[in-house]
Amino acid sequence: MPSRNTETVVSLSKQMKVACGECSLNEICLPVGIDKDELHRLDAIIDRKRPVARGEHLFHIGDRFQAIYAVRSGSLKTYATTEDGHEQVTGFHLPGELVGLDAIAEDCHPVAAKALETTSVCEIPFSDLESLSGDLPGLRHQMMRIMSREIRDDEQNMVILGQKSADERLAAFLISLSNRYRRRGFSPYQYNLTMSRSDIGNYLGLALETISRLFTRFQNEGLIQVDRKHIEILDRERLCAVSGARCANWQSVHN
Amino acid sequence: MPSRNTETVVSLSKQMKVACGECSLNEICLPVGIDKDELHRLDAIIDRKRPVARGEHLFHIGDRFQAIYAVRSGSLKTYATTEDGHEQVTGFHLPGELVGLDAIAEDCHPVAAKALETTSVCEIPFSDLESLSGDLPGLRHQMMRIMSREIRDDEQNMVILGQKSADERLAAFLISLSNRYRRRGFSPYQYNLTMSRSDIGNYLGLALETISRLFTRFQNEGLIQVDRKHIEILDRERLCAVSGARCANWQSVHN
DNA sequence: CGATGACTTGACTGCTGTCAACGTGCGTGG
DNA sequence: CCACGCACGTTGACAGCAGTCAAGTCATCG
Repeated sequence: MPSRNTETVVSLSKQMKVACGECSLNEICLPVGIDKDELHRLDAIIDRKRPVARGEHLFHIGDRFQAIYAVRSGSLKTYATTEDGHEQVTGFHLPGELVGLDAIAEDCHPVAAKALETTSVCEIPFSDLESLSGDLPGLRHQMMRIMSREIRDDEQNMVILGQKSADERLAAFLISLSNRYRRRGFSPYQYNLTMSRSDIGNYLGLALETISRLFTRFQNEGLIQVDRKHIEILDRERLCAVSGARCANWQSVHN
Repeated sequence: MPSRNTETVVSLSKQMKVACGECSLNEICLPVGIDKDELHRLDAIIDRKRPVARGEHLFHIGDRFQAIYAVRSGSLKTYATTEDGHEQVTGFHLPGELVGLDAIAEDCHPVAAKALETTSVCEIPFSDLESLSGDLPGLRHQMMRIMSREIRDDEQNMVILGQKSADERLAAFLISLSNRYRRRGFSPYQYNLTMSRSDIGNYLGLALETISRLFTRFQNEGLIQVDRKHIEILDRERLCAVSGARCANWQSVHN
């Protein structure tokens, strides 16, 4: 059945080559604020790569910086390593988010990016992006906004790592994920964790055993329902209260 | 003596109005990578304000975002507050560094900036900066680099807060300051802390008592000499080793 | 000279890390 | 289909680092 094969290829290709204008993420991704009739210029420089399998790297620490990446589907973690080989997770990245922005300054990647599940990304060559941003004020502004938000979120993380207790950290993390999923049209009340307990603990500056214990305790307290990777938030109000943050109003980290 | 008065005013005014081309910081500040003959265009939008006294704010949390600021002399701290009123110091800022970059995304300041000593800054209205960066590719690139470096440094801070012990944190902090002073032409072996023990502890996620104890211990171990605000680094090698970072080669955080 | 704020030092407590054993689900291969 | 191995996750016991509380010292300034 040659026609069927061809169709499959076309369909895959179509799926992979969704232009920004048709992408469901264009309300939260790079194209925000760019005129419809100029969007094709951004499209033209973007390379839609084949999906990255779970466990594979998008780039490694020290890799030459050439492009930033927008997550299209799936999820990634970025992590740095200390000289004694330890790993520090610096972030988890959901569809619509950009990775690699920390590499611009030194022209090489200070962190690695690893797929937590099958993940597809848009590759945006930085030199092209930079020259294009000379022509498109909207693109310039959006780049600034995205980088600024990243700085703000990192400051927020400093607050969490600097003075929150273990409970507060995990609660804040769960609420933050909830908000980010909601922003993408998914339920804010239940989602699947794509990262391991160990990754969460590492990210939050806690031992993985602590994460495990807290999941159990939060469940006993009726805050959440945990089943392996699946999280259901039963009492969002109270979970917010535990996190010690002003997030009851749906506005929060990573909104 | 009217003439003397006038002279004083002129001299102060001259001091305050140093153009970027004559500023000793132009190798590390915003003008990096901008053509000499285009620098006047940047100069034109910059407002050199009167100095901010110790303890005064440059901006408060929630203030409308209108400009970013470059520190010309003195130093600042930026801090966020949690809803229970606690303060989290998010950074210390030395001459040549930009503050306010985290406010672009939401159009309001998520942190406050307070002078640690008498401090003068250059105010750079953001809308002007943004439109000017449409004309000057060099300015665009430098803005990206500066924001990228801020993101990278914040990631580095996550590593410190996430998995370093108290000793390692303080050692890394002292080395980082040393590197930053060196970059500005000051001695990397001795400098004055412009912030309190409490600020340092808060920034590093430690109690101020812990900072105090560590200063004493580092001194007993012959790593540093402390006299009130004055720090002398006696054994840089070993201090680096304590920090657990690859910083013996003078390259490091905040280079 | 006293008041004030910043810093130091000590005693004690407790949160969270570490170590260790055990349980559970999933994929692989027989 | 089942057995096995392995990675991941859970739970318990214990210990240590750093926080908290409290008292005391020191410098600076009015």
